[in-house]
Amino acid sequence: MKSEPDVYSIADLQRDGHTCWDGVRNYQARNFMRDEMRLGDEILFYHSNAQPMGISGVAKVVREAYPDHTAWDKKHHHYDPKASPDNPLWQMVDIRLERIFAQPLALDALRKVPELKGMELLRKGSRLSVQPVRASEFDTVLKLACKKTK
DNA sequence: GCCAACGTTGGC
DNA sequence: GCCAACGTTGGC
Repeated sequence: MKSEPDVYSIADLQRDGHTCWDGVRNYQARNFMRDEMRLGDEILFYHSNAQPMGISGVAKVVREAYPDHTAWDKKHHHYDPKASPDNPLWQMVDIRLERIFAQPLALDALRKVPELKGMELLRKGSRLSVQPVRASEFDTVLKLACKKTK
């Protein structure tokens, strides 16, 4: 899952403990949350438009997809006139912080890792804010995070 | 700030 | 259903 730290950072998640991932307004990203994310699934938390850009930690799904009520809140930044309580349109999951990496794994460093060659995050033009990660990629990322701490 | 790579919208 | 115009994302 991607987030701009100016908007919501992993430090914010640490402060809050858990949060609802509202504001996703892309169908593909919504579908991944709705159809693929299950209770207990682990999430890589990515900082975009940041210094440094990269994976900053791990979170966990603590509630499966349910309607994103901010979609029909006129005052909300992510308001969508097509959404309503009867037709929620957009969904969100709740996540909880698991750990923050001692050193974030920078995007340019990740690009140099052969095992991550096929990772969606590293694909040119990849813009999905919620995207799948292969188990092997997840393991590789965790190993890199471990190595960096030493 | 630039711009490539998207996704969405709406006229036809 | 096509596609041009437009808006957004996000690395650089």
